[in-house]
Formats: sequence, C-alpha cells, structure tokens
Amino acid sequence: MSRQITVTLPDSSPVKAQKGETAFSIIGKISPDLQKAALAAKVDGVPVDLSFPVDGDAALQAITFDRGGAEIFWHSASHLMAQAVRRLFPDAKLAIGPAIEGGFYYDIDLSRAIAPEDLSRIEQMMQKIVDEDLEIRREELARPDAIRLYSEAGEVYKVEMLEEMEVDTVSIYRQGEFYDLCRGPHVPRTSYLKAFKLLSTAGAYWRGSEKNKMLQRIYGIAFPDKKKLESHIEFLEEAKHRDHRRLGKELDLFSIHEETGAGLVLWHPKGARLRNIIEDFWRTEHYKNGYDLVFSPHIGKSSLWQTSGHLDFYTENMYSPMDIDGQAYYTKPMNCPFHIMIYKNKGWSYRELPLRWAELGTVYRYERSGVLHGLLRVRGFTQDDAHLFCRPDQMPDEIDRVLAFCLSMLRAFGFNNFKVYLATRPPEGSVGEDSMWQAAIRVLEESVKRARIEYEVDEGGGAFYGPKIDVKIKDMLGREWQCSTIQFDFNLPERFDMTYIDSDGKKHRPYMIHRALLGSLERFIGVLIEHYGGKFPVWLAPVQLAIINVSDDEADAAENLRQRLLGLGFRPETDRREETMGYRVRDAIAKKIPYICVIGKKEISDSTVSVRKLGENKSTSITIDDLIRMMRDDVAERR
RNA sequence: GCCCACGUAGCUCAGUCGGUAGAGCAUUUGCAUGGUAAGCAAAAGGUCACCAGUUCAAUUCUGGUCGUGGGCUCCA
Repeated sequence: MSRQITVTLPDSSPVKAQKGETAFSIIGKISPDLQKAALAAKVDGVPVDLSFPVDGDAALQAITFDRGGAEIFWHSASHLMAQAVRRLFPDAKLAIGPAIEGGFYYDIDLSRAIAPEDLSRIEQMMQKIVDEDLEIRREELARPDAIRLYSEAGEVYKVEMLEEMEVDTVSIYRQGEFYDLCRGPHVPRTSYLKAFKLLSTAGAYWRGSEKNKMLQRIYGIAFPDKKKLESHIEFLEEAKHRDHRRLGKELDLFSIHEETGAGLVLWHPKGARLRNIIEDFWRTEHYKNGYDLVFSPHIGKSSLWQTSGHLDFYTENMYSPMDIDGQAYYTKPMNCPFHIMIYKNKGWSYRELPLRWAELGTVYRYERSGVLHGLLRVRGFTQDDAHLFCRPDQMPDEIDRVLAFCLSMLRAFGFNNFKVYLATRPPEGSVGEDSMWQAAIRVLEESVKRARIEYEVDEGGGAFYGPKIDVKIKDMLGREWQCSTIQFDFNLPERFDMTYIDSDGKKHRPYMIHRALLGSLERFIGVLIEHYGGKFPVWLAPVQLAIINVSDDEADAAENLRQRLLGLGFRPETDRREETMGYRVRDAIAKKIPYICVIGKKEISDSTVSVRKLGENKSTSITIDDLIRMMRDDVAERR
C-alpha cells in the first residue's frame, strides 16, 4: 500500500511524492531540466545517490555540477579512470582516488610505469566505458564480506583500508565488471561523464608516507560538457602563460643557474629594481607602523644555534658548519637568535615594551632537491622577518596590530583573496605548558575574529615552539601560497633566558612573536609575477615608460624627457635603436612596459607626447605635464 | 630524498634507427630614416649538460653525476 509523503525543497515549497520514490523521480516533478542536470541529491542535508528511495517526509535538494556537485562528478570520473586502467592493466592494484580542488586523481600500484602515451589509451578506454552507459549502483555489505571480496581480488590497499575502518557496514559502487569501495554518492550512469582529460602522471607514496611504496598517480579533470572542459584547458594554458619562471626569463628579472647552484637566485637589473621598490615600500611602512629595523650577520657560532635549539630541532634544514679559528659557524636558517641577542644586550623595563624589530634577513635552508621550484621554493631567500617582544598584557593588541598590518601590506600589492589558518599544537614533540598553548591559541583566534576574516583551524599544524596564524593568498593557478605567518614562541625566551623588569621590580619573561608578512621576497615576487601576469602596475613596474623617438631628429628630445622623468623619480627608458618604430613599440609591449610614449616632429612642435597604455591599441596626445600627473596618480594610487 | 619525464646556439624548438648538427627570434655588420605589435640582406654563434662504459666511430646506446619539469613528503 503506497503512502504519500511531503518533500520540502530548498525554497521551502512542498512537493507530494510516493513513499519510496527515488530522489531522481521526485526531482523530475520539480523540473525536467533540473532532473537532467542533477548528479546526486541531498536528503535532509545528507548527500545521496539519485536512486535513493525517499521513505518519509524530508528536505530534498538536487546537486548539480555547478552547485556543489563538482566533487561528486570528479569522484565518479576517478572511478571511470580506474575501471579503464583495470581493463588495460589487469594486474593494477587500486589505492585511493579522490576528487581534489581542480579535478581528481587515482593512486594505482602497477608493475610498469605509466607513460604519457598511455594516458590517451586510458582516455579512449574511458570513452568506451562512457559509451557503454553502465549503471553505477550502490551496494552495502558487511565489512568482513568486503574484506573477503577484496582479499580474493588481491586488492591489498583496499583490504588495508577496510581493516582500519570502524564501521560494520561499508558501501561499494559497481559499474559493469568494476567495483570500488566508496562512500558515494556518485552519478547514476557512466554516460554522465561527458568530457574529461587526463592531465599528468606522478609518483605518490601510499598514504603519503616516504616509508611506504611509491604508487603511480594519474591526474585528470572532467566536466558535464565539452565546452566547460575546453574553457578549463584554456585556463590551464593561461596559467602556463603566467608562470613566473617563464615570465622571469622573458622580462629578464632573474635566473637560476646550474653553475651557481640549485635554488640560488640571481637577480638581474630589472628584477632587482622590482625587489628594491618592494623593499623600499616595506621599510617605509614598517617605520610608519612602529617598527625599528635591524641588521644581523649571515653566519653565527654554533653555540648560538645550540642555545636556540636549532642544532637540535632544525639541523636537517641547516648547511654544514664552516671552521673559523677552530670554531664551528653556521649560515643562518633564521634570524631570530640574532634579534634576541640584540635584546639581551641590555636590560629592559616593562615601560619600554613592546619592541618591534624587523629585518630583511637573508637565510639559507637546505631543501630537498625535488622540492625546488623557481622563486617559490629556493635554498637562499630573504625573509621580511620581525620579532615582537612584549608583556603578556600587550599580546592581544600586538596580534591585532600585526594582523591588520599584514592584510594592509598584502592589499597594497593587489591581493584581496586571503585564507587564514589557525594552527594549533602538534600532537607530539612540542614545548611549553598546555595552558600556555590554550591561552595563546585563544588570543590568536580572538584576534582573527575581531579582524572579521575567514579562517580555518589547522589542527596540530603549529610549530613545535608555539601556535601560529598563517595567511595564504591565492594565485592565478588557483593554488594557495603561504606568504605571511605570525607565530607565538614559548621556546626561545626560555632558552635565552630573556627578561624584563616589571612594575613589581622583578624579572619577568617577555612574550615573543615571529612574523613575516610577505614571507620571503623570492616567493612573494614569484607569486606577484603570476598574479599580474608580468603586467606590473605602474608603481611596481621596473620600467614605467618606454620613450620612442620617431627618427634620429627627435633623439635629443627623447633623452631630455628621460632625464626629466628620471629627475622626478620615475623609471623611464629610451629606445633609440636603429629599428623601425613598429619594431620598438612591439618590443616595449613584449616587455610589458605600462606606458609607451612616442616623440616625433609633431610632438616637439606642440610640446606633447603620444602616449599609449599597455593593453590598449590607441594612443592619445597629451602634454608632458599631464603625463607626469597621470604617472604620479598611478604611483600614489598604487595602480 | 623518492617516482616519472626531460637537458641540442642567448631564447623557443627541429634533427641524427651510431658516421661531431639545423630553423625562427635575439646578436653583429651593411642597406633602409621609419608615425604606434616584426623593413631587407649577410655574417657570426654549438665539446648536442657533465663523467665513465660499449663501439672502428657516441650528441644518438648503457651506467653514473648535475640540473630542470610534473607530483609525493616537507616548507617562507
């Protein structure tokens, strides 16, 4: 006997349905278009397959690709890929294959390496399975049965996962001969997976641990229609185009040489120009914000690093010591011990705190060869480091200040997309009382809340010496890059026995915060290059203005203009090569110079210049005074 | 460090199933004196990453080293 139920939609309108009717069928009553677009559904907030029978009154919501369904779609695509791989390589053992931001992957244990040529074979097989239009069916079974099923199939990784699960019943999804352990939900049929592309292969450790076997990972992307796939591929092309390594070469900003050493950056004049502009701005802002600037050496005696604990906790990242007069000296991997030595140079009164000492300190850290990446991951880099020393009661205010300063700094460079992570105590190997950790985390969290920024708790992600706030910015590739970090330190004040005299006349331990806003200049500039695609705003552009004379007759006028602008603090460049104008204009565009300024007979006679902005293909005639005003405004507005 | 791929002129890339190599751009030199995205021509430029091995012969095959790329682990 059938019974009526009432299903409530997100807009709270009710729909009548039969008890046990599938989500798919009910969605069809709402709209055939929605039924077509639906990949899965949410029943009372729980994601389920479209085949899910709704047994009673419930809230129902269709999940489409664009509204929360991408992950489901990609996960189904990863099953599809795994099925194709198993058809082509029957001895393949499957590990895990989740959806990730921007696609999916599957880790597979295979007797032979997957060559790039194999990807198209796998894609073809995937297409075949899509054409077979297999139904994707959920099946629930007792965990021991699943273990038996997978043991017989020799799927050791699945067995390992199943054995560690703490549930009685698990679900598998079947499509044709293929089945995969999976929580689901999934799209109903393989034919839903209309457009996909396998992007790359890589090695990946089973469960991410170096101790385990390295599996083969295949990355892919999928979409419900070809158009979306194409525009995604275009996006990837655009990202490639903005790659800071490519632009660094094209714009002659920096280079890294085998002869010099991996991960060691050489800054060319243009790149150094950019870096100096950033550094000058940084220094000015720091003085404005109540910081003092200090300098410290590149090397320090081993006893210093012994005291700081770096030789105990950080040696893997430090280079071998050098011998100076029979004493071991290390190149610095961090600046903090030096700043602490400045602190310890005299006694401090509570009235003198807080102290804010900043330094563009160049540090050297050993990074494993495989992780080096352009400017984003190097072995020698300059941190925009600072250490704050304050009384406990000053802490909340200091955190507020540094957080606000941090965001204003990042915004100045055109970054408005942040994500903040609050990293708490690591499960093992950290120093300090638990109560101190709790208190510090509370201070950090409250400050983040006051700043009204979106944040996430990174459980156990803190440093061994204290909790921290990491601010990440998103680049054009959609990757998050960590630049800023604000870290509590319970360790160093203790180790160096730092003190100040409080109003009670007794010695007290100051609180210490490490912080970097840009992170490292290398990484920051790498991210900046990608963010702007090399088209720097006028205030940052290494060359702001290209001056092109039409013929030799205007060479002096071009040079005079250059001198005048140079005197006003601008960064102009003439191009008086014996090349046609078209050639030199093209070259200036290729170098992404924000303003191109042409001087010919006409301009000299009415004392104007013909100005063309980067990205526009028309030029306007303006007076030199207007040009100067325009550029001044750009710089002042940091455009 | 680990897995896979790669390393040919300053740059981007062809090529050699083993007989020491080419194109475009850039460079230099002529000619052209040009009005907003490449004027014409010529020249020069390479120990084919480095070191071993196999071979009559290696840039090409094998091994190692260094470097680069995509990832993993780690991180500013």
